[in-house]
Amino acid sequence: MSASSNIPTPEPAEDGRERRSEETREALIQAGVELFGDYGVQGTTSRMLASASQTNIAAINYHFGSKEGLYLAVAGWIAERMEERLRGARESALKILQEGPPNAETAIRIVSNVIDHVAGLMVDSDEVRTWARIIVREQTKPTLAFDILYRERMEKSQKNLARLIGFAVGIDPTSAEAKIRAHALMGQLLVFAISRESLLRALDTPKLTSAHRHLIRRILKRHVEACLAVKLPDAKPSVI
Amino acid sequence: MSASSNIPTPEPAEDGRERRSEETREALIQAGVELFGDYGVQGTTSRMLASASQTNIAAINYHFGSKEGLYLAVAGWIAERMEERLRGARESALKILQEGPPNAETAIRIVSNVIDHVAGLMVDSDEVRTWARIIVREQTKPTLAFDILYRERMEKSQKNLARLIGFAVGIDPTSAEAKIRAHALMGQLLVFAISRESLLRALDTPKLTSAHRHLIRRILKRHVEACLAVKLPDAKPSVI
DNA sequence: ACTAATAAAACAAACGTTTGAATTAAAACA
DNA sequence: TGTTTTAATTCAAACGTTTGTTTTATTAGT
Repeated sequence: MSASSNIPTPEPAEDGRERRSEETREALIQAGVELFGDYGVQGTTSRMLASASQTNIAAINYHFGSKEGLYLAVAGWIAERMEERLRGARESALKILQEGPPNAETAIRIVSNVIDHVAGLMVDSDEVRTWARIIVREQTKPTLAFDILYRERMEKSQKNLARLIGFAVGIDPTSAEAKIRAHALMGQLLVFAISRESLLRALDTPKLTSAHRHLIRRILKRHVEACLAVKLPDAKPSVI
Repeated sequence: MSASSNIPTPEPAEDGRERRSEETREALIQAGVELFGDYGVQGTTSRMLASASQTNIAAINYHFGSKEGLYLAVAGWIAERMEERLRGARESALKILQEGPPNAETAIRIVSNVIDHVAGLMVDSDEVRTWARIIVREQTKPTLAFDILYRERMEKSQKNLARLIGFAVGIDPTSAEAKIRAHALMGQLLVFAISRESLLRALDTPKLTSAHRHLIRRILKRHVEACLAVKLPDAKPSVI
């Protein structure tokens, strides 16, 4: 498309070296998302990455400096894709908020919708659950990648959710209570992404049916709404 | 103490070889609990295990056959200790159940107590959170150790909780709904053990204060009670 | 032709495991 | 009881393999 132009076109490069190079990087990152999530950084070997991405061992160091460098790139890639996946729910929620502070009823409805959207990702999307493996590894033992994931994505999500919960429950969105409540509610969703194997064994099924998934989302929705209706008794309304 | 006796005493061995051998095994398992949780099986080297346990590299293979063998022994050890930690709460709950099926109010009180007990472990006990790292690793990518952890401990806990939830909500304890609800409620607790770093950053504190821990448990207690009060509307009361 | 990118081969370092000698508590014997 | 024999355990050294990375050569777009 840009062949007739004589400008250097450092950006897209429809075909040629730059294109091929970008394809290699993308293939390595894709392999990294899968393998790092399954086997961890140390458990994933350079040869596994090269084989899965159908590239050469040397490509890892050529494009990312080191295996660790590829891992950090994978973390950044996941942060970006999470951003995309959550954008819709976040923007529609923020749009309502811009019309002024919502009443409790409206706030609960927004939270319920946002949570249901996230629940859908955790329950239905194999891709998101693959990302979740890496995120959970970083949660239990943070490395440099945790900073990337936290600062680029999780911090904002956490703050937005705490803000909504503040409106819904009628408490300070920056209070410890709002933050802890947000944490607890997210846990109720996360467990369906990370403890999938326990759930499958409990339900005695090799994989979730669509009926299962539907039931999970119904339960989560009602649980979250019930939690948001809870008001903590007077004593220490927002400790620390 | 048993020196004057001439029976072989193959069991206790107050002092001597058997004692020393047992100490070595215990030291290796302790090192394994810490290191496997932090770095995973592949990420933990034989030399790290030998150094942390103040033993020799060869001791791993001598006592457990291989590094993998030690890992499985660690999984079994964790399952046993979890059993001990949960015994009190479980027995007091089962005692009440033996007096006949409880009414919903009683069942909710029992669940609330059990959950609060578990929440205490997740929030307060550094030891339990260390175990949780290994358990979570197995959840995201099950290995042979998952079978040990699941069959020896998690399956029973899951069934007991689902049973209680059945009484509390008034549904079949073996239904998918009861199992999924148990899963969701446990997730609300688990997240405080595994996503500790996110929580600390959100609360902007290097470590949880006792006020934080108290608040977390109050919130979880109220959340769980609120969730148990939820009844799913008619359609598909116990699908699958 | 030049150069960015890929591929193959080679590297030292670190890996899990094995070996064999040094210990040392217990059993056997005197 | 005192001594020797036996066997379980510990330890240092070494094993062959695999690791992440680097080097060198080849390919292919500009």
